[in-house]
Amino acid sequence: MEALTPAARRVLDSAAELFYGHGINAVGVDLIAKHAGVTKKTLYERFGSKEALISAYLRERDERWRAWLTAQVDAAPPQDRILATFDALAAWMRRENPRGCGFVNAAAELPDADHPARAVIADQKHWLRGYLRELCEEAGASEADDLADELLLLHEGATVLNGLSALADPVAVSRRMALAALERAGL
Amino acid sequence: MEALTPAARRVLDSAAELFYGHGINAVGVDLIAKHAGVTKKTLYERFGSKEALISAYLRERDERWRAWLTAQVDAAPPQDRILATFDALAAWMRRENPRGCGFVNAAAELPDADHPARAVIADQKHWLRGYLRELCEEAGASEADDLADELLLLHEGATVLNGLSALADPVAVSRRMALAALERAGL
DNA sequence: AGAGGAGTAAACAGATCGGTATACCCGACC
DNA sequence: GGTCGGGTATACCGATCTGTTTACTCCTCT
Repeated sequence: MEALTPAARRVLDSAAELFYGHGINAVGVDLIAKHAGVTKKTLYERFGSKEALISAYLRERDERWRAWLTAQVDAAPPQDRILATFDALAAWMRRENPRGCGFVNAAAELPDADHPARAVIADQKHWLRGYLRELCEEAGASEADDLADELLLLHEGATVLNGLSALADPVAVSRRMALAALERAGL
Repeated sequence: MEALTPAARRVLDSAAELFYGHGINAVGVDLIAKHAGVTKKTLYERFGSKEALISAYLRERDERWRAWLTAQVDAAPPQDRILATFDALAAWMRRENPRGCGFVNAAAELPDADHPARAVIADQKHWLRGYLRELCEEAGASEADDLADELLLLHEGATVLNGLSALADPVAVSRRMALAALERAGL
């Protein structure tokens, strides 16, 4: 991660807060610049375009999530690592996800498959699936691929429902289904 | 459903196609009017505001989904009705959901909790959960509430992943997990 | 002492936003 | 044979959109 200038740092923080909180298309660069205490000139010098700023926002959100998830999993006892991903998700959502998955929300606003941010979104989901697969293999699952698919679906379901207040505690539901899936897989 | 004038019908159809395909905030009323072969005056006379048009779009999408789901479930043999909801979802998504759940996407773009369309979105999720709960009760589940939570989460997970092409066949994954959940509930 | 990077302030461009206004047309009903 | 609902066409409103430009200041590193 190439170090950002102080102004660029504030721009990216403001973009993250505003994009996630109000939606990408609902937030203009004028507002971001004003919120960051920066002129548009500085914003464009540092990031080049709104498109690139969106990508940077998603990339950094992904980095934060990965760091949080792996740290929580690493801190869990070996036999609990898979379930620990759901505890990590619950804690993350309490702090950072009142409006659902930032990547799913971004995808909803960026229908163009060629938009550079779409690659960041796809990356996020593929990384998570790969990570879950690794954890399944380490746990000795015989069908790690299938189990990883199931765990990913539980993660996504819980994340999206968390933003819709349709269920009281979606992560608890997904965690208990994950436990059942692990038992079914003989773990 | 109060009958729409022909022009209003075209407006609503155009709005549905454009809102779902490109995102709500990315589509202006000028574009909708042009796509429908209608002037903005007509659009505003029939719907009053973009806000109301968004609500009407979501309401009709919800109606179509409910009609489709209940018809498919009714056509299934009694012991297969719960799993039939996943088959109905699979068929629906093949035709109508290449970009994920229209309601989740709309929620991503409408952060304001007071927006009238938010009530339509909440309605859609609550109705589905209630419907799944009914099916669970009819099937004789002892813990219909918990089972309905799990099935709803599987539905949402499959729907959102379907729009992200992170898994090859998310509905198949959720259907197989639903089957496991039913077995675990003794059904 | 001087150069260059990082920043501010403010105006501008062309397009589009949601929404309104004026003026006209046509076919069905009474 | 008018009246009126539903519709068309076109122009306009102020605001906001992404992005650019010009002119200037401050700080740090050599």
